[in-house]
Amino acid sequence: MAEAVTADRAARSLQQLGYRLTPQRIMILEAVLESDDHVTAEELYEQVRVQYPHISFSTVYRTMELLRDSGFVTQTDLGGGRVQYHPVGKATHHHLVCQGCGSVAEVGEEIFTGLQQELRERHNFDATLTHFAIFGRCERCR
Amino acid sequence: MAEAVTADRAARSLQQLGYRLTPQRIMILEAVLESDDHVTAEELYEQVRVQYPHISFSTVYRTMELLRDSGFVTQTDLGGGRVQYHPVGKATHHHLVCQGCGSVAEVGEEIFTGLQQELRERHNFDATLTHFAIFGRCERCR
DNA sequence: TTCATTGCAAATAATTTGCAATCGG
DNA sequence: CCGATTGCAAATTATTTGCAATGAA
Repeated sequence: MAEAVTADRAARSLQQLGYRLTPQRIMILEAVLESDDHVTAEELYEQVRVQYPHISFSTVYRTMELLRDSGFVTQTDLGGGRVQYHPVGKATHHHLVCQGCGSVAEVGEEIFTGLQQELRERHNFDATLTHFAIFGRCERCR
Repeated sequence: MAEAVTADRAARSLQQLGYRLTPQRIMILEAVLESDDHVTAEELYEQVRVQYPHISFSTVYRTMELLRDSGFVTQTDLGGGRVQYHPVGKATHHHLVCQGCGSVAEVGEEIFTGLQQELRERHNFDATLTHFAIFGRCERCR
């Protein structure tokens, strides 16, 4: 029950960091935290626009930059021209993208535990392996 | 000595695939195969422009698409708004990008062997794990 | 000759930025 | 009140595309 960040808590933190709590920021914050998975700027824009049609893309982008720098979301660019935002503290999973048929399968984060351990032990590197896309060929396409 | 693809061999293969061998394609092909590592469209453009100032960006992009589809290069988008091209058959390595100090360390591909095997055995997925960037924190920044 | 390929210029598409108006603290 | 934040419109940047001219086979 105290695992993931709530919108309230995040909002308070932002305020303590010296940022102003505008309605736009709160709505964007709620939208991104509600998403169990990744969202794009466009999805956030559309979602917030339902309650607040006046919202602008610049505000979405600027707010996500702020949330990223404050550590509430991570930002991933897996190609395809759109950046993905992803709330921290939520269950992580990864994508297996087939370069043959384009299918996308999901796998849990335990896939990386071996790699992570090896990086830590042999390279003294503490890897943040959240939300990756792995390219290759699926069963059918091999 | 028969490990990496040479420009001549690749050119011949392209021809056999039914593509025309234009000087532009040959120059771009040589440029990308000469690079031990990744190159961007811009880098290829600049490099070819030295011998052939008339080259256009469209040709670079279209040629790289062709080389990618023919299997001579892989295309990776690690964010930052520029796609990276990378000749196949060259030694692969990966980057450990520290989110604290921005330092970049290199690690060999053997890092992924465990993961690759697991993906193959448990998920029937044949992963192409070439040229990755891994984010996290380096020794000093932890 | 003939059609694939090129170069140019214009089109896309995501993201960023300048600036005047607005509103949270 | 005052400066941080917003919305708009214009700018930026990488990449793509239409089309007429060109050149490889």
